[in-house]
Amino acid sequence: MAEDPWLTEDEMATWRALDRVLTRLPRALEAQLERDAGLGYMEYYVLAGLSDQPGHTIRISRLAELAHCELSRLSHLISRLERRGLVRREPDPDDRRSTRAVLTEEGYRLLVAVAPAHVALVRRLVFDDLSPTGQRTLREAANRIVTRLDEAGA
Amino acid sequence: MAEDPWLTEDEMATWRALDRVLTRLPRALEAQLERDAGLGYMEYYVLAGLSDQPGHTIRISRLAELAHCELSRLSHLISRLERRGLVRREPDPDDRRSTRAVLTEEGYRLLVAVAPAHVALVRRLVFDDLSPTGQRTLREAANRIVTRLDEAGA
DNA sequence: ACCCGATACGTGAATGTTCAACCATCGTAG
DNA sequence: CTACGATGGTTGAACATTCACGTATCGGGT
Repeated sequence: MAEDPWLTEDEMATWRALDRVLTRLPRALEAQLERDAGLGYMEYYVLAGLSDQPGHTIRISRLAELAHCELSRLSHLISRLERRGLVRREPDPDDRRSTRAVLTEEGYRLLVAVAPAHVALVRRLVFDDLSPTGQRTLREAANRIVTRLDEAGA
Repeated sequence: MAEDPWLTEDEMATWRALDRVLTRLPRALEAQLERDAGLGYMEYYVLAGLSDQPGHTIRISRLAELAHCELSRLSHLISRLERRGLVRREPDPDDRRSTRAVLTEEGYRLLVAVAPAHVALVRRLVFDDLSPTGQRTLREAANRIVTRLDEAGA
């Protein structure tokens, strides 16, 4: 931390804009999911992640990696989804420490029902009026930040 | 919602990258603030917001607007900061419904102590290795998204 | 065969956030 | 001046997340 830490005027403006996106965009997306399906942001992406897996099944610890979510949180979250019948647990035959989460029919139907509106909102908030060049630059910037996060071990 | 809602391959990749930034960057910044000062992300920005005001004082409802934070949450949050002696409440002489939050000396000292490391982390995660052009494009994209959020009333 | 650290969860208490009331004050239309 | 809706803020219960710990299993080394 020896070097001058302060941001330039330009960087400050960029950071303020990015910070507002960071705090408000997830809130806006979550609000819609909550209204339409009673799902939180993380809950939606857990269901979506499950639906991408073969057999709509995945080991819980693997799911935690994909979602960058702690095991404990995921365990509570899956318990909630299980109470609502959207997911069920199943012992993993290959490793008896392990538990697999399986998307139920009902969970899949809910996901299919709510996904279009969610994607449409993402399109409206993020991609409408974003040029191909702008999009490519945004993706590169985001990927660079993710790389830094990985390096920092977050 | 009549139009085709799905994202193209490219948009999907961009969204995945942005989503990871959305979920992991605030977590990383908060983790550092928590370690160094026992402060959450929102608590830090509330203290920082206060230190920008003349007299280190601001009406609570005004602070809620700036932080895009609900009054109830802010009220609880300020109560916590008050218990730790970082902030105090003060009746507003101009409007007796209103309460003003004032940054204490101790709160200001904590903020000054923790800010450099926080800013340095922002610099490392976001700005190092981001070209001036890339930064400008990122800022424009972020501002466009904020505009959409405002339009959507979020 | 046995021990020991690592891995994969589950659980309960503590903490933080949201939601739905509530009260006091303000501005204003009648 | 008074009644009434709007504004500013607090509070407590419900819910979600984090933290610390407990349990069971696995994969070696010896």
